Amino acid sequence: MPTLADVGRLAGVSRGTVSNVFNHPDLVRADVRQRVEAAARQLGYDGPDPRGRVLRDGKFNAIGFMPPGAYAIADVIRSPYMRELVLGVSIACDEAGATLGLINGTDETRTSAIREALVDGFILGHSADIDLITSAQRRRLPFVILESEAGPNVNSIRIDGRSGALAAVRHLAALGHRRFAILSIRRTSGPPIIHIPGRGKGAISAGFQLDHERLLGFAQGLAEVGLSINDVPIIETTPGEPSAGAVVLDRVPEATAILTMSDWQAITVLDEAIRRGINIPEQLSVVGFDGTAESARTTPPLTTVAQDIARKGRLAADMVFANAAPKQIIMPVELVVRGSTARPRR
Amino acid sequence: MPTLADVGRLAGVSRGTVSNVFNHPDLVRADVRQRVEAAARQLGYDGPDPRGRVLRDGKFNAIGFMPPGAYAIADVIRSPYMRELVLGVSIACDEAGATLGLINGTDETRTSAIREALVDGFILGHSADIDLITSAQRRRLPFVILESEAGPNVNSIRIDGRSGALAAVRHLAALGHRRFAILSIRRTSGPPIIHIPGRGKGAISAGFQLDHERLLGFAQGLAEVGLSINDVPIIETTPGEPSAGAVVLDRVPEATAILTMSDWQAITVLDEAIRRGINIPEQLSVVGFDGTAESARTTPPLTTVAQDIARKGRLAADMVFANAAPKQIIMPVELVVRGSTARPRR
DNA sequence: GAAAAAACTTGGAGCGCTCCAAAAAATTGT
DNA sequence: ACAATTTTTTGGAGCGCTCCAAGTTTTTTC
Repeated sequence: MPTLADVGRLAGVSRGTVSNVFNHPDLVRADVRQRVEAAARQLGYDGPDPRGRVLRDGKFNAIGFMPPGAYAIADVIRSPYMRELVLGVSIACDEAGATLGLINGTDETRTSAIREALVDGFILGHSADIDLITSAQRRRLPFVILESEAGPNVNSIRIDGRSGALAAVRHLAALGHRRFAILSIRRTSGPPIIHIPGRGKGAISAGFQLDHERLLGFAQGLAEVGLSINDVPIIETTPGEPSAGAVVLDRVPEATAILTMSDWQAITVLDEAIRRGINIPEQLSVVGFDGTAESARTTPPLTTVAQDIARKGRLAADMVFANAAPKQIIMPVELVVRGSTARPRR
Repeated sequence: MPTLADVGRLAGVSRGTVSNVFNHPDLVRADVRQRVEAAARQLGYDGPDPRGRVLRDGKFNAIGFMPPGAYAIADVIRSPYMRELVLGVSIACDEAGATLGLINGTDETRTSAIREALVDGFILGHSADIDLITSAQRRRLPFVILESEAGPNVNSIRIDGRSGALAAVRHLAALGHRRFAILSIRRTSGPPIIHIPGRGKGAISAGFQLDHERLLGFAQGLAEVGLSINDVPIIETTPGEPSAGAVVLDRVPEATAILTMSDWQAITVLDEAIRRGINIPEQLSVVGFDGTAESARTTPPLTTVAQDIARKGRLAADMVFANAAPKQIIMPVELVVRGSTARPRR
């Protein structure tokens, strides 16, 4: 491949002038410019190689999105939540004229993927993994962590999960519900983990990582009507687990209301209820979490704790582009009451 | 920022050895390795800077997706069709461990975006733009064009649009339809263009660019029942035009069947029909194109010419990764008959 | 214990570019 | 016509890395 120098040689000018022809044409006299352009054409030179520029300038004109934990980048497109998040990021990229890189990384390669990503900054999907954060900091590029606090020196954005969870419980409690089940998120891979108080499995204690906050909200709401979260069955399922609904209906048939941590989980409950002939909301109330577009289209439409997901993505990308002093943003959530919740049957 | 050389100096070894410690640790004696690692830690050196590697090796470990014409990268996430396509691409990237770059480019910056994209190859969304193709060829990287032929030296993948269109017309004709309208795609921006034979607007002639093939299929099917496409009203709307349905219902109220070039267009017809109290399929049959996931979920579910969109994306990415001799692939389509078509009312 | 073999380390070359201060050329003013 | 000014062009420096052939050290073999 020809280089700047080759073109310069043919046109009888220096490398610097050829560079200017492509990057600052106004600095070059018209006749010289034309000579250089002719030489470039003759050699099939199509402009400066970006690799050289990247080394010299250190800029990639790209930001990276690294999906959370066990997500492949295909899952970013598949998951309604991730997709909406990335939509927000991509809007910011469009405005900035930057490329959006979806960074690939398995559990083992994630830290090296961060070390090597060809980006000017990045967004880490929901991830409390301290190694990743350390890696990110070492890279000395602007980055933002989503749904995970990492101290005052790290950009982070998360929703006010506690308030959202509290609002969900209050809504159900006000309707008269007293028998609950909780679908929580399992952060390691594997089958659903079942915590059923007083049935040999022992009460839950802690270790719910990221989702702790939502549990706190649930606990507070339950306490307000005299219940303890320690007496509520909790089932943890991985984010994409399709059997979540079936497991909760099997294991906690007496519940009149199911609290979840994602619309996806709630939708599995809806689907399974239809399969079993359980009417929602007459026989069972279900509350989702996130307010994805999907949640409005289910039958019945889902009552859910909505957040502005796309806006979160936008804000994250804007923080990366701004590259300013670290900020921690907590975004509000809003309980959207739709058709999946009602008074419990007498 | 410290470099390989700094670490080498501190550890008392050469650059090459430090590089080996990070890239080929097995080649380095254990005690030396530890000394180097200690030095790196002390200096806060976190591994070789990818910029240097990129210049040296010329590899980015990434492929780029450049959306068609007037699409911003956010539209790639928004459009069900593009999203499914990119899903296929992302699956291939996951397997290859590569980053997927969504390349940003307005009409003016698209060629330079291609020239500068930090990727090892790319996929050009539907685009017949000759300049873009020339740009892509100059880059001398593997690339694939979607839904656009560019000769035997260029990788391309497209569906057999003509057969699909033919199948759609035959289906409707077999049901007894004889009064058609066609929703075609306008490839420039602007309001719908309306071609209504014998009403002053003149019959259509040509210039339907990319969509010509589907029109050929429609024409053939119409000819089989003694009709000429020159007598069928054709309305061209831009890909995201929300009024497509309204325009066709306004301008061709006598049609009993509407042929479209995308599920999106068909869905606008469905929506507008509901608004006007027109029953589908009893009063009006509608056929979509593409078979997006959405098309199965409308009310009624859409009869559509389905293609395997995700597979197309996968194939495209695989061709880029393979970097083999240019191929032109034509993918089959399949008419999926669902609820939006029926016999016309007597 | 010396020679042969194996294991490890070195440093030069080169990847292609852009910035910048200084030099050269062209233009302006008197 | 020459000095002063403005416009253009130059080429050195340096970005950080990896490969590789050659050199050095260590281990093995007899």
